[in-house]
Amino acid sequence: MTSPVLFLFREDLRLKDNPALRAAIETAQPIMCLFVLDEETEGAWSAGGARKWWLHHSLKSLMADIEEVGASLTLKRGKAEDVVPKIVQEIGAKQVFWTRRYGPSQIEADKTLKEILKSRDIEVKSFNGRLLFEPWQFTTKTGGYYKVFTPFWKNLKANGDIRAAVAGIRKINGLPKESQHSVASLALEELDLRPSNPDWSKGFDPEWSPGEAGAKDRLKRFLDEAAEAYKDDRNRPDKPGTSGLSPHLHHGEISPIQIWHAVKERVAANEIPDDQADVFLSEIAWREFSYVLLYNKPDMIDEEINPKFKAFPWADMRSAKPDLTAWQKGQTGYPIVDAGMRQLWQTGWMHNRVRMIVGSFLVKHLLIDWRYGMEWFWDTLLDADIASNTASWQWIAGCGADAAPYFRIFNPMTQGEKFDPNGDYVRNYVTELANLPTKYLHTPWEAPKDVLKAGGVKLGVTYPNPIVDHKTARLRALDAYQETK
DNA sequence: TTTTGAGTTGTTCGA
DNA sequence: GTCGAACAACTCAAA
Repeated sequence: MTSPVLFLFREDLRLKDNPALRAAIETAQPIMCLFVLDEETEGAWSAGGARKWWLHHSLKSLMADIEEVGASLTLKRGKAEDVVPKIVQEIGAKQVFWTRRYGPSQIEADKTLKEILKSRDIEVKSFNGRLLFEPWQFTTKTGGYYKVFTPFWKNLKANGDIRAAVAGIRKINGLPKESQHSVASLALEELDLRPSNPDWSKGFDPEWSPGEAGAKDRLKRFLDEAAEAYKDDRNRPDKPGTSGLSPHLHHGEISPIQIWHAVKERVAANEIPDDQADVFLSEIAWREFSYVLLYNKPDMIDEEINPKFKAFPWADMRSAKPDLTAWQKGQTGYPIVDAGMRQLWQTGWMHNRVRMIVGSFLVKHLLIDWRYGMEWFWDTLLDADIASNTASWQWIAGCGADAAPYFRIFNPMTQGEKFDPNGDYVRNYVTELANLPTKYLHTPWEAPKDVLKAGGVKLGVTYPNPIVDHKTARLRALDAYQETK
């Protein structure tokens, strides 16, 4: 007598090192693999435009991978609490397995679903397949959760026994089609995840390979080519110095466990210096830290962690709207800011150093509420992650846990000259400045008239004048922050 | 309970 | 050009 298991894929779109899937297989029961696109329950926090594009391709890849091991992926759309119990009943499943999620609305939704299923005598088993450790696992000696990164990181390194990756999957005993009764899968196209009218995703294709195989390649490339110089090169948007794993990691095409062990192996083989690897792994730990904050303080998704900032005099959006639009479109007149915002729009991703520069600019130079920045990133980033996105915006705004001191206001000229010294990054994305000499690339308004003319630049026509003066804006921001005292 | 040391990523100014 | 101090206090984590 068999009793099928229903496996729900969500933010764990992979077959390797997937503890929940592994456990489902170990029941030795036939498995039905299901993905439910549930935009209703997640509301404003459902996938933005860029992430939907990724999801489309990631699901396509996952479907092929699942078919290769002898099963299939059923696609549905609707509220999970309606769709899942119905399918459970139709196929006569006795167990449902999934990987845990940690966004406040996700926790709530999963709790509701679990209660519905339990009330019908269906067993639900959930697993950690997204994080190195559960967000409740590391506590301070006084019993609270960590609010400062460094002690958290030290504790993690000293006491964290990182589990081994679980065995890969060679075969899934898929529930035969005839046993799925009336449960028909939607076609991938019917989920309608790709943009049309206009299709703004053209720039994504050459940059990214969504899916488990793409994630594996990306990791290998990083370990082969960039990891050994990570410490310094990670700050250089003009170089391929970062891993670019964030969208893969967000969608669970690779786990932090796999990344951790892969890095450690290379260190053990003397292929990557320990200090370089340590800085990279600390970035993985930052992701964990963000989840610790989110789990313990779920209202951080739209409320300042530091309550003093609730009184901050943000710009009135009735008059600041043009500034926000200029920032979104990469038309602020500050080349490094504009390059970053255009990279985001074109490729669905922005270099981490530049994320800090554009974030600081929005919040401090323009005094625009960090939530507007967060929302824009949510819609445009392929790696938009509720924990990392909100924690990072609060960090740069100064209102977060362990945040940057308020007087730390990035100077877009200095940052550009320091981290894009030859101007390659700016030239790549702000093409109208490409023919300016490097000397004036980050400060075109300082270029002599003949230099501008020779470079084909007409300030205010082909490229905007700065929308705010740096010095004025800096002093204004320092003043505004006085209000939080 | 109190004390102590420390806290991702910066900028500006003046010597 | 280079260097160190100031920028503010405050909260956290551990002893």
